[in-house]
Amino acid sequence: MSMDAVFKALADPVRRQLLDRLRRRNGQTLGELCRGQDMSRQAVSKHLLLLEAANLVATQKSGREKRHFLNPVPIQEIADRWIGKYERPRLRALADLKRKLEDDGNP
Amino acid sequence: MSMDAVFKALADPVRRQLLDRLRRRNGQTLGELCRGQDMSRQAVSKHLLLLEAANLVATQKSGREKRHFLNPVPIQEIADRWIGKYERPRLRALADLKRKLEDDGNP
DNA sequence: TGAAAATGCAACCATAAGGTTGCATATTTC
DNA sequence: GAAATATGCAACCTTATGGTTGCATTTTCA
Repeated sequence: MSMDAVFKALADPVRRQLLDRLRRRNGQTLGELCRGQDMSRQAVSKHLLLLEAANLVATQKSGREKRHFLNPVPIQEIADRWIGKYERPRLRALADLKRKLEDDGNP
Repeated sequence: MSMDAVFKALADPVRRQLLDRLRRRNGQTLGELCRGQDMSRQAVSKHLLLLEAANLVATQKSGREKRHFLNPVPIQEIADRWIGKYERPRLRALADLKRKLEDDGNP
């Protein structure tokens, strides 16, 4: 699984908002997700395709509609595998940072 | 604080790698961070400037050198404020997803 | 059946992003 | 003081990204 695709997908505020909307109500169609979004349907559709490619959204066609379902697993994996790495050095890095910034006054 | 700048900064694999290297050894200079990076010094410098703008890296000039220090706080805040939101709907979304995918066999 | 609705496809455009190069500016060091 | 080192600045280039538009396709429903 491509972690990079997930990070790239999360980089855009429109896509993060789409995930938020799916989090609030799962299974929305493209049309529904377009409402309130100040851009063309095609633009929204492209964003959703990127989210699909990153495996953050799964879709299912139902008749002429396409339903979108949130897949929170990749986000959780980022939290576990990547952000977790930064928990340990947090205190140490903060101490370093504080010391360096205090040294700014007397270089 | 601009959450968007942080997401954008994390979107590039080079920048994530730079953060990793600072996590392993904090306070490295630009020159050090350039070693092993297959691109020009200017390219690396630009990436570091972006990380600075996102407040993920703090710098301090020491003589003719520029030292870079990791600031893990924004990453932690993303974990807390943003990724946390996806923990709750995780089980529910997974159940939805499973059900939908199983329905795929008989549409 | 035929119009309306929901989506897909593809070309196109403007801007942003990532990278390079050349030169300028400090700071050591000999 | 002159050469070497470490970095900064700015112009430039290529490609990726985000967006639009027009038209095709599929499904629904009167």
